[in-house]
Amino acid sequence: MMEPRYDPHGVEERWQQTWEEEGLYRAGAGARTSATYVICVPPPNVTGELHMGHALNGAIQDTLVRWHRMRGFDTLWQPGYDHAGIATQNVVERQLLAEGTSRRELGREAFVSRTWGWLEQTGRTIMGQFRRLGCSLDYSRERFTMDDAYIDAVMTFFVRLWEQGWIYRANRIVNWCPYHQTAISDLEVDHEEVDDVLTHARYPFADGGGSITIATVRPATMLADVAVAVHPDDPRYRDAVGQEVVVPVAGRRVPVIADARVDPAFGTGALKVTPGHDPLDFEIGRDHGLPVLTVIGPDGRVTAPGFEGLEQRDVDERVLAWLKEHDQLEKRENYRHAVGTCARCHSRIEPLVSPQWWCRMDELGLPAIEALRADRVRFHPSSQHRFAIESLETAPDWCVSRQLWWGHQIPIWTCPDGHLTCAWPPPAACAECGSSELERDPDVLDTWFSSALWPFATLGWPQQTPELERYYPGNVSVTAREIIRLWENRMIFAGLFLLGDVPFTDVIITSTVMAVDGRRMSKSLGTGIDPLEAVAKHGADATRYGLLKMSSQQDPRFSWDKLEEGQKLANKLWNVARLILQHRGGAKPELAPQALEEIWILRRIDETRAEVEELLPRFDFAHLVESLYHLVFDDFCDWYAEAIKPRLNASDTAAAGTALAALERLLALLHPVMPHVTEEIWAQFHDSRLMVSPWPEPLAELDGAAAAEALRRAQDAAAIFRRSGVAPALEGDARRIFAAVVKPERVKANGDVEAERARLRQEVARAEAMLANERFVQGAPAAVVAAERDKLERYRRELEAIGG
RNA sequence: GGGCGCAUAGCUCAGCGGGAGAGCGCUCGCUUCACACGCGAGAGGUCCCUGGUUCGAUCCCAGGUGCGCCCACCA
Repeated sequence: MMEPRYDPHGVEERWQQTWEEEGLYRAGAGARTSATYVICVPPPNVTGELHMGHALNGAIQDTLVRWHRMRGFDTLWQPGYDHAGIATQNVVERQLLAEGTSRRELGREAFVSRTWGWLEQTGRTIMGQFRRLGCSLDYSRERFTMDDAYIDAVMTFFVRLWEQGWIYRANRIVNWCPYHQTAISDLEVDHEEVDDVLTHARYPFADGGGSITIATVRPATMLADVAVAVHPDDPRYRDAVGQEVVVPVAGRRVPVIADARVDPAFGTGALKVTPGHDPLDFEIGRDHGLPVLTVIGPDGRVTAPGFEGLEQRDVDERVLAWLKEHDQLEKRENYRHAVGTCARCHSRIEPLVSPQWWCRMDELGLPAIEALRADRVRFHPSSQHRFAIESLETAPDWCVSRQLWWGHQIPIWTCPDGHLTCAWPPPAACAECGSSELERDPDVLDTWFSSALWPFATLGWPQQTPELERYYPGNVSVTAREIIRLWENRMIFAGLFLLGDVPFTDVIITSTVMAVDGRRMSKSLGTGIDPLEAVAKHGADATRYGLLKMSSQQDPRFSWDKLEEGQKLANKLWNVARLILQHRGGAKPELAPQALEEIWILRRIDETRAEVEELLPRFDFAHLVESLYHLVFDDFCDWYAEAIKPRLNASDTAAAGTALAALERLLALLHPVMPHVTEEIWAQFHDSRLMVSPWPEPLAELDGAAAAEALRRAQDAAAIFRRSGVAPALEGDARRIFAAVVKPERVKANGDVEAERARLRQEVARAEAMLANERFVQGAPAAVVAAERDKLERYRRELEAIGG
């Protein structure tokens, strides 16, 4: 009935289907208490596919969820998708480009409709991939951030913020993506190193001779210069401050000003001030009351008179030619620096001044800062906790508007008189003058604005649903480092603002799984590994095991070895179960250990149970799987199974019954990590499902001292036998177990008695020397000294046993 | 530029004040009646460097070197 080699293929898919059909993935399945355990999956982009980060994330969450389900909690693991504003729009826009059209040609309504249509066909595939990992999400509760009910939540959030007076519109310099033609937040900007050229240009003084030399990588922006700034303490320019210089090409007279934000060490120490096209210059200009000139349009092309419609680099050339002609070009030098690019399309970011909607962060963030300081939410590892607090403390106001078409349109309407009405559902008339001619703001919200509501909008908020009552607040959020400020912090302050409570108590920041060579996993680099490929090779259980084993390191390299280790563990488990089940006869699982090795293994399993209960709340998954691995291989298979084999072969029903009981507990411990193989074995001798079986209770008092001593003697003897070829003299159970496990008559140890005696003599001498050292005996902790005495005794005894 | 972290066996990594460990790889021997995805035996290490604290340091502290990640408006 059971093959000698465990093949996860087919088995895993079968259980995934069975579990879901039997409703065991549903929230509350198997619950035996009213206590809840809730995790919301970080909603993947609706266009997304499973990558290694998702797989690790899923393995962690599922391990926690399955463990709590077995412990009787009412668990909810909430699945769903994010509409992912700019990311999704980007994909559809590229399709249109390939078809020779564009979203503008299509028009907004048709574009949005097309995006929906495309999603129906090809979107939302990733939950199917989570299924293949065995993730026990409640797939019947899938939510999407653009569901009608979810839209209500998003609009309500915005209106509440508006009512607080925290939403305002301001004309500021923002990161502008010329490809998508929208503002994006600082957090959506990547920095990429590029080779550039730094141009040094002379700006002559308007009165009298001389000039100031500035340095720039963007000569075209000279057309929008409104000042030259120097550091107030810079002796080189003390006399220049207050004078005027003439901007090249433009011929404009602009002041030389002093500002401490200028770095005297960079370039020439003199900065051309271009408030319209540089964030720092914008601030300096604002503080000095300078005008904002704009010479670049939303499409990235130049708009300055005489240069309309030209590419910036063409204007750069013209400006350079002008400088050369007028002998104002001092030099050009190669310069490597980081420039901002759009995280989606990698276009170079254009800092542009544009009207955007902002959300004030000062008051909104405060309760979240307090909650984190009071550890009402804890980030793991703790270094990330400090980072989260700092991020909230220094959070600038949140630019919530985007000039996109795919997303949640902002609920603000304008009447012909320019009054603003912010309301949801859509108002019939202007709140101020009653006009019914309302025009809705065309902008949509930042995609993270809706993500911030995920832990409760998925439960029906703003409606007071039973689910919301029952499952909010939740417990854990599992996510990647780079998303702390974008998402985790925002869920926390949104939850506190709207529901008065934090959405979860713990945030696990997972490590980033790197490629085998240590580089980042990336599709474009070809370094990515598809988790489904790993599952196809080694199975979902092994993939989960391997990922958890890697999870402790900060940036682990993906390692196929660890997956193979997991696969071997599954196979080992399968085979030792086969051994026990083959000899079970009519035995039923019965927890009535008699032989010392039975008491010993049950205690070892129970020790590991306690260890699991200590490690999982600390989210230490790597040590968890390591501990399980050694329990199975070293203790259960190498010692216990070998020790009872003679009795199993003799059809000893009591031995078989105890073995079944021990196997049950072992399977339960492994189930959260390796659900499929454990469920498959469980089904060989149960009608129930392991998945919803109770987590093992601590074992009642078993006098394990004699068992532990016998096993230790047998194990020590085995080590000596392997090294020396001489089996030390043993008595009673220790002797029996040693004989069953080590089989001296069969194993030809190629050891060397003399070498082993020498080794033991050396150990004895070392221990004796330490115990003779008064400073050690007095200075070291008593337990350490006692341990040393024990060792000395043991080495002496072992030495004697092999005739030393 | 700021923050966080890492340097231990050929590889990937545990350990972190008192005997240097695991998995894989390698060598040798076993198709032994659960498992060759196995069993047994072995080789392989100035625990990055320099100081300090300590009876004792791979482990704690300081400095150095080399990496990695996150964040950041040096034109």
